[in-house]
Amino acid sequence: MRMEYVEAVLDVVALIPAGAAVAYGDVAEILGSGGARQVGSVMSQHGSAVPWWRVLKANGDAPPGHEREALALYILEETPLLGSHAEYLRTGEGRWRVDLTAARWAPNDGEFDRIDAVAERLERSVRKLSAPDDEMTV
DNA sequence: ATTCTGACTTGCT
DNA sequence: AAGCAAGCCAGAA
Repeated sequence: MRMEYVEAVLDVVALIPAGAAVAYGDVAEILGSGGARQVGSVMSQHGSAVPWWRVLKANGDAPPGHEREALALYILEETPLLGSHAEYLRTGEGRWRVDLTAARWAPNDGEFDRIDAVAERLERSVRKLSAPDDEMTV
């Protein structure tokens, strides 16, 4: 994974406000580069310093392997939840997920500008590295 | 070039 | 609601 991509992903995630959340695929779409799996890979390897719990699966399931910790944070941030999260916290039983329909981050103007800046920076760094030897030529 | 592996998604039982 | 199959994108072997 290119460093610029990793940084772009982390920069975007850092912008997500408490109580809100987005899917892996949303981040990829915002950046206009890569896919959900790439974003997941970045979060897996470099996500510890940013609000990683605010990036999750498209159906609202928390990041695999961190359900417990993520749930505590969702409750703390009052992120909209569905299912038996209270029971899950007590007994470890029960299924739950983030109500992504209600929680999905809707960037305001200021946030949008910063997202845009990150996406543009990434886009430029990608172009810069593609000029010389181009495959597919011939 | 081919194959395998993922903090992924979507569509279909 | 829960599994499964396929599609998807990139890096690694």
